[in-house]
Formats: sequence, C-alpha cells, structure tokens
Amino acid sequence: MSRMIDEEQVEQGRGARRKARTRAELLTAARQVFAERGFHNASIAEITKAADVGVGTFYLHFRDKEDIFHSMLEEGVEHIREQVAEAVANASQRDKLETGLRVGFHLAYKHRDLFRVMLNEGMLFPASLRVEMPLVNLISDGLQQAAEQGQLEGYDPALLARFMSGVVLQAIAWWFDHDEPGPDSMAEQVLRFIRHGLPHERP
Amino acid sequence: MSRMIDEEQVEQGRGARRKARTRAELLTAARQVFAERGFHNASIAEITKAADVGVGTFYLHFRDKEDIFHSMLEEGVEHIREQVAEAVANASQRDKLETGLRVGFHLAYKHRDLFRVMLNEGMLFPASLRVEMPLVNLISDGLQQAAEQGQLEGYDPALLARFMSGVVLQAIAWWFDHDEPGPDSMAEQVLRFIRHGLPHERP
Amino acid sequence: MSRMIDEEQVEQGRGARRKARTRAELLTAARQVFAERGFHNASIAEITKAADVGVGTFYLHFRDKEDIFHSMLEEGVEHIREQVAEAVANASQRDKLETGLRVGFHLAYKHRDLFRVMLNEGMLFPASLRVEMPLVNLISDGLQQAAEQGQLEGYDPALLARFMSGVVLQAIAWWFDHDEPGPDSMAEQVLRFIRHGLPHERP
Amino acid sequence: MSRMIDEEQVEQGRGARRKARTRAELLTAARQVFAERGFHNASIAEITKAADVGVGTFYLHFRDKEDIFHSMLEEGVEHIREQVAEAVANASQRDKLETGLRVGFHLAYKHRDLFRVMLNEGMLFPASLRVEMPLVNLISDGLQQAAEQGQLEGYDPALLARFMSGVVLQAIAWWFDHDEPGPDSMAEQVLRFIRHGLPHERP
DNA sequence: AATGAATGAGAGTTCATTCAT
DNA sequence: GATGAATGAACTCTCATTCAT
Repeated sequence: MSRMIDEEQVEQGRGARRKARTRAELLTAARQVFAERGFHNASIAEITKAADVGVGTFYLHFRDKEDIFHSMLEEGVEHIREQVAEAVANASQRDKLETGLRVGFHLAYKHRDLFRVMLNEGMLFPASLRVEMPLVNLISDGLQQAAEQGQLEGYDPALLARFMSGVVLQAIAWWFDHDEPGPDSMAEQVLRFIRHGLPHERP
Repeated sequence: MSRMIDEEQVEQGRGARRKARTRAELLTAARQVFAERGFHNASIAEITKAADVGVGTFYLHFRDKEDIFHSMLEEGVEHIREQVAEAVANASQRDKLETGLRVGFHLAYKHRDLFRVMLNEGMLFPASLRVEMPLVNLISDGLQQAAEQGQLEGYDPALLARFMSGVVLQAIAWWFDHDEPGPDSMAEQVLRFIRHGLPHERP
Repeated sequence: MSRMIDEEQVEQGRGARRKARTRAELLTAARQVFAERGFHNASIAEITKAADVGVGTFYLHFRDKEDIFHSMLEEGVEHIREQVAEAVANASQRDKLETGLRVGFHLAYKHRDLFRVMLNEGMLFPASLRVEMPLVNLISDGLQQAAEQGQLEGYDPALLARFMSGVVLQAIAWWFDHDEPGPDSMAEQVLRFIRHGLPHERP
Repeated sequence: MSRMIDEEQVEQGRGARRKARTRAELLTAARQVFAERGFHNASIAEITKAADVGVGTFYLHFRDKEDIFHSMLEEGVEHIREQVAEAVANASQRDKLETGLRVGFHLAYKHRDLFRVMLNEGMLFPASLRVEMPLVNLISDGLQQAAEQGQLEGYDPALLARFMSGVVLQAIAWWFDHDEPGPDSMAEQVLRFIRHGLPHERP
C-alpha cells in the first residue's frame, strides 16, 4: 500500500525521495492512530509522534487533519478497488460477482483496521466524500448490465446497490468483533444471501 | 405568593416535577443539536443554550456529553423498539417480518434525525453500546424460531441477522439523501430482497 | 479612565458587576502590556497574567487581541476627547484653540503610555480605525468655522487639519524621550508655531 | 566549459558578484513584501519566495528579519537623503528650505511604499533607529544657522525641528489615502504653513 | 435546583532557524 | 554559495467542568 516511492523514476532528487518517504510514514502513522483512537480523538501530535517526526513537519505534507484522513482513506480504498476491479475484469461473466466478493473479502480481512476507520467515521463527511461509495459504485457498475438486460424490473438499481453494500459492510463489520468465519466462507454466505435471500421454508 | 398552580400531584413535590421537566428539555435540545452538528462538534454550551438553561444545570442531570448522548439515543430507540415489538406480536406468524419492517420503516422515516445521529456516530462507541444493536436483536429473535425449526441450516443465525440489519440500515441511510421511495414502498423492496435476493435470470 | 463600574445603576446583579470588574482589569492590564511590548509582541497570556485571570477568561470578554486593543484605545481616546471638547465648548471664541491645546496636552502628558501605544501601532490598522483620527476630527471641526468665513482661501481645510495634527503628535511624541517642557510650555510653543509658523527674520 | 562570460571584472571574482546580486534581490523583495504586509505579518519565507531564492539563502545575507528591515530602510533613506542634501547645498541661502521640501516631496511621492513602511512600523524600534530621524536631522541642520543668528529666541530648535517634521510626515501620510495634491502643490502648502502658520483673520 | 463567570489543559497552527545535501 | 525539508517553541483559541452565589 505504501509503494509511494516510485523506484522507476530513478533520479529526481534525493530530496524529493526523502520528502515522499516522510509523507508515507505520516500516512502509515495516521492509519494506526485513527484506527486506535478515531478521527476526533486523534491529535496531530499523536500522529507525528507515531511517525517520529516533528509537529511542524505534518503541515509540510498535509493541510490539516481532514486532509491526511482523506488522503489515507483514498489511497487505501484505491488500492483495494483496483485489485477487485482487475480480478472482476478477468473473471468470466457468471463468476464476476463471486470473484469480486471473494477477492474483496480477502483484502478487507487483511486491512481490517482501514475498514474500521472507514465505517466508524466515514459517515461523518458529506455523502460525496464518503468512502464506502467506491463499494457502492463498484456494485452499481456490476448491476448496470443486468439492468440493461431488463432483469431488474421493479427495482431501483441504485437502491439495490445500497442494499448489497449494506450486507457486505455488515459482513466486514462482523470481523471487528469476531475472527470467524474467514474470508472464503464469508464470501460464500454473503453470496448465497444476496442471490437467494433467506433460506426458504421447504414444503 | 401565587404558588397554588398545579398543586394536584401533591406527592413527590414541585421540585421533583420541575427537575424532570428540565431533564426532558435537555434531552430534546440534545437531539436537535447532535442531529445538526454531530456528537464531537456539539458542545455542552450549545445544548444548554438550546434548552434555555444555565451551563451548570447540565451537570445536575447528566455526568457528561456521552451520558446525555446515550440517554437520548436509548430513550429514542426504546420508543421505537416497543412499537415495533408490539406490532410484531400482534401479527400472524407469516406476517411478522413484513409487519415489523413496515412499522419500523414508518417510524424510521418519521424520526430520520434520530437515525442520522445513530448511524453517523453510533459506531464510535464500543459494540455493546452500539445503538443498532436493538435492531439486530429484534431480527435475531425473529430468526430464532426459524433456526429452531432447522430452516437455517448452513447459516450462522447471528451473521444472518447482521446481513439483514445491513440491508435495513442502508435503506434508512438512503433517506438521508433522498425522499423517495416512501416507507411502504421501501419496506416492500427490502422485504423482496431479503426474501429472494437478487432477481434471477429467467431461462 | 476605568470608571466602567457604573455605581449609579445600583442593582443589576452582583454577577454583572463582577464581570464588569474583570473586564476593566483586563483593559488595564492590556494597556500596560501593549505599552511595554507593543501590539505584536504582546501575547494574550501576558495580558491575562498581568490581570491575574485565567487565559480562557479573556475570551469571555474580548473576541481576540485586536478587539481588546481597539476597545482599550477607544475608551481611552473617548475619555480624552470628551474632556477636550467640553473645555473647548466652554471657552470664548478666540480662546478655543489655546484652551483645547492646553487641556489636551495636560491629558496627553498624563496618559503618555496610551499615546505611545496609539502612535506606535495605531497606523497598523485601516485608516478609518486609526486612533489619531479623533484628533484630526476635533481640529477639523475647529477649522470648519474659519473655512466658512472664507479665511482659509487657498488651503484645503482637511489637509490643514492634518498639518496641525502632525505638529501636535510630534509634540506628544517628544515626551516619549524627554520630560521637558511641561504641558503648558508645550502648548504655548505649539500654539505659536501653528499661529505664526517659523519666527521671521527681522529686518 | 564555457565559463569565459563576464570575465571582465577579474578582480573580486564571480562569487562575490553573484552574492551581491542575491543580496540586492532580497532587499528588493523585502521592500515589496513589507509594504504589502507590514513588518510583523511578513514572513521570511514570503521574502525569499518573492526573491526567488531558497529560505536558507536568507541567512547567508542577513541575521534576521529586523536586520533586512533596517538594511532596506537605511539604503532607501540614504538614497533620498543624499539627493535632498545635494539639492539643498546647491540652492541659494533663501531657497534652501523651499528647494529641500520640493525635492523631498517629489522623492517621497515617488517612493510612497517606502514611506508607508517607515511610518507604519518605523516607530516600533528604539528612537535612535527611527527612520524619520534623518528628516529631523536634516531640518535641524537647516535651523542651526538661524539659531546661531539668534532668530529662534524663545524656541527650542530641536523641538521646532520636530514640529516641522510632523507637518512634513503628515503631508506624506496624506498620500497614503489620496493622490492629490501633487508634490509641487504639497510643497507649497507645507511651506506656507511652516513659514506663516494658519492664515490670519484680516482686519 | 439553578446559574454563568471563571478556569486551564490541550488542541491546531505558524514560522524563524538549522543543517545535510 | 545555495537549497528546502525538518524542527519545535510559542501562540491563539476552545470547551468540559467547577463553584460561589
């Protein structure tokens, strides 16, 4: 996630490279501190201390606490979004949903602290900035096809995407308090629920 | 001099009655202020100003900001929980879910600001204090029967309850940004999704 | 100068009286600190320390450093302006200028620290707020009559008022470095200069 | 490789020349920044940015903000003082005052921003450093002769010089808010006021 | 029980200054 | 000589909490 230091651009100054490293250290520290203490209870001093830099250094890289918060979330979310999107793109038509969920849950399980921050505080900001939106968008895109094929008659696709994201988010939130089930089993149960709803009374 | 007004409730004195009234005014003010400004950005001074009492008075009724926050949410949630529980109890076995959802959505639509506070900030507190828990519990109770009848084989009922609550919460959150659809239509769509999942490709 | 505590309004609460006293103490402390250290080098902590109140108390009475600065100057200037205006009003037509200068210089001599602050930093603020303006206005008013009687032909009265205020201000500034001459002698010399200019070569 | 450009001033090397140029750029930048923002609100970063050099470079040329401030003022004032002194020296005995004022006002009008800085903030420093002192000294020198000839009986010449400088400074300050009258007319009005004082009631 | 002036710890933020490159 | 990222002391301002009235 912190591969900021582009090794490809061989020479653009040691200074610039050092600056980028400091920035990355601040972002890492911010994730830890926000996960532990929450956005509002985290102080900039805590973040700079965790990153082992001076307080003033913070303001060389970020405008304020909101700035580093959003930068951190955006970079984290983008990293995940990319991987899920890639996996989905490579999957066959009928496996797209399953693949997306499985890859997504694996990443979410791995980056639980990021999601804890997102879900705890993401809603504190204007809807357009909300970080769960990438998830909703991803799902919306997936539903797009189905909608075009007329398979969603009677549903508002946007609303449906929100319902699905609700299930996924609660699944992830479950891991804040439990370690079981693992990503694969979780993906399977979520998939079944999304596909068929509650198990039905058999006659 | 003319202190003979409302002397009817002789027992337990004017003092106690006045105290209860002040407390209620503070709770009402707190709901407004928290809805407008959020938990962290609300100050006690704002609440007491909105309630038209002195700052010091606050500490006669509540320990601190968290205390009034939880008191306010608990009383609001309890009010809703009771009504939903009653409606569900009066419904026939096969209509319980539908009835609960419909009544619940009507109340949620009406008390949108309460839910906005709950969903925006409820997660900032330990799981046990989280305010969506009553919802999860309500659903869990409903699933209990089904589980006992062996209809939930292969599912973790607690997890299933979380999935369902995820759908319901996103439905309510939808209203933070949109006014449509109304409670009845929302209940219907949620019900369909919970019962059958995504619409299926027809052969 | 600090007769804020209006003894006339006998009863409007001890609380309000205490508040007014604290405000007056802050203003007095501010005058000392600003005179010693200048506006920019003075800190709010210094002022509250000198007034022997907590830092937070400051913000109960003033919005920020500029606010207390202007309040302090305005109240001081107003006090002086009133006395000069009164003396001038009571003087005969031909003694108005002399009387105004004499009374003004006596007050300026007495409140040298106030004028030091005014002259050192008054220009840091927009023209309309500048504290020497009352002086200019006072002089302008005096010149008004003369102008109306056509005695100022060839002069811009506003400019003339500025010239006169320049002389007066330099006279006061002289006292920042010297104790002599006293107010009466100073008034006399200024008056002579303003009336006749430089002494003339006699034939 | 091609380092043979401007090799003419062999003595004292390219390094020294470059250093002098950087210093000059910093002084020019400082004048702009101080005029726009005032001494206290100007930051060293702003100055170095305006001069297009690195922050660290500043400290190679000046000790601190006060240092560059005084250097800048002194050089500016010296430039003006020289020109006025020269013009005065070349004038006939009876035209010295008029010539000095006229030349001085022309320069002051041209370098208004310099005077704005001087008058706004010059008083923040000890009397001996004050930048209006050169003006007072110039005037004092002029009065010296008159004093020796016994024409100033009853006046303190130093005080008289201050009075005159007060008029001149207010005249210059007038231009901070107005463009009219121009230097020649201003010189004339100031001269008349200094020579004869207020216009007199004619019998 | 109610009040609100007073408090001060603690947060965010700026900026003169240093120093490794 | 020139650079600019890093530093941390110092400052402003907020607000939960207390307590004399």
